[in-house]
Amino acid sequence: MNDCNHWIETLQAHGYRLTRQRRLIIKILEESHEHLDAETLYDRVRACDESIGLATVYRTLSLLKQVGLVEEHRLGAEHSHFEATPETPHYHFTCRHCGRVIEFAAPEVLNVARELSAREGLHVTDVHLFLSGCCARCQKGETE
Amino acid sequence: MNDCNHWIETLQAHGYRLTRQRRLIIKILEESHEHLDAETLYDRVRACDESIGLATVYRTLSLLKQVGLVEEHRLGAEHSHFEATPETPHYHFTCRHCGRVIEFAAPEVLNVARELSAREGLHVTDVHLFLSGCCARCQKGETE
DNA sequence: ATTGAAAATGAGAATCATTCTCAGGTGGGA
DNA sequence: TCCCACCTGAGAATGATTCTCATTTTCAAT
Ligand SMILES: [Mn+2]
Ligand SMILES: [Mn+2]
Ligand SMILES: [Zn+2]
Ligand SMILES: [Zn+2]
Repeated sequence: MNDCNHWIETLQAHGYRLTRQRRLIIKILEESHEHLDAETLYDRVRACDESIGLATVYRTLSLLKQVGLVEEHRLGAEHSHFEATPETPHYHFTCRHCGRVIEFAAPEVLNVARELSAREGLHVTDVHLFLSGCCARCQKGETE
Repeated sequence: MNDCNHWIETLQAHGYRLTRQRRLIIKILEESHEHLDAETLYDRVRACDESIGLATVYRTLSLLKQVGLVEEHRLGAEHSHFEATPETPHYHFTCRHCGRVIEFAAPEVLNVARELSAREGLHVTDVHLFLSGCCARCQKGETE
């Protein structure tokens, strides 16, 4: 659970400084196993440190993404959501009605990427599979 | 090539009016077999009709998307790209260096969606698979 | 422990794609 | 032809993210 050390070491290994703000953001991000957007993360972080700035949240997210510790997802919304990079990759379904996000694994997808890479001589660094539609719950209640 | 009729009929079938602006946008969109962003489409449309407004381009794109004639893609950029809905689905790879887009088919992906739908009772309406990385060309030239 | 240069921060301005507002224009059924 | 609900153009507004810059803070070297 408290694997902050790994994050911190990674940051230092890349030559980045360990600030109070970064420590806090890392803690919140790793505690939460959700898909947070910048604003939500900002609110949670403020609950601990009133003085932190939104720009710092964005800067830290982009830094963590750069070193591979977090992933950025476009879950259908106009803004981004972030989550700690999982050990095994997974993908997302979002319900257009209630916004619920369902995660799922799909090993086939990496094969697709691998075959394409081989055929076209590409170096694929990111694979995003995103489904959307109507979740089981919303198909009954209709316009929940 | 000139399948505008299908587009026009679809629009009318949905009760939308056929305006000069919509006809023109449809023509440009269907002629181009590229992934146009709103601004580029706007420029091309202006070349034929100086008076058209950007808002109309956006409104028409969203309308065409709604009736299923065009697809919107997030190809890694901060803005959207649009293309005529293809007969058979395909997906995209974008080179982070030069921006080149490579299309590819991957029937397996629909199976993944089908299995998930069955397992979770979902109704999937959109499937987006997006890869990014470095294209063959850029791997040599490096920072093209 | 002290120092100093480089890196990071907070506040708010700036950016940029997209949407909205609203007054005037127009398609197409009657 | 007439009418009016639907469209349009222009520009303001929005909202997420990035940038600017003056002020801290980190941390490696004293
Ligand atoms: Mn996830
Ligand atoms: Mn395409
Ligand atoms: Zn739902
Ligand atoms: Zn390239």
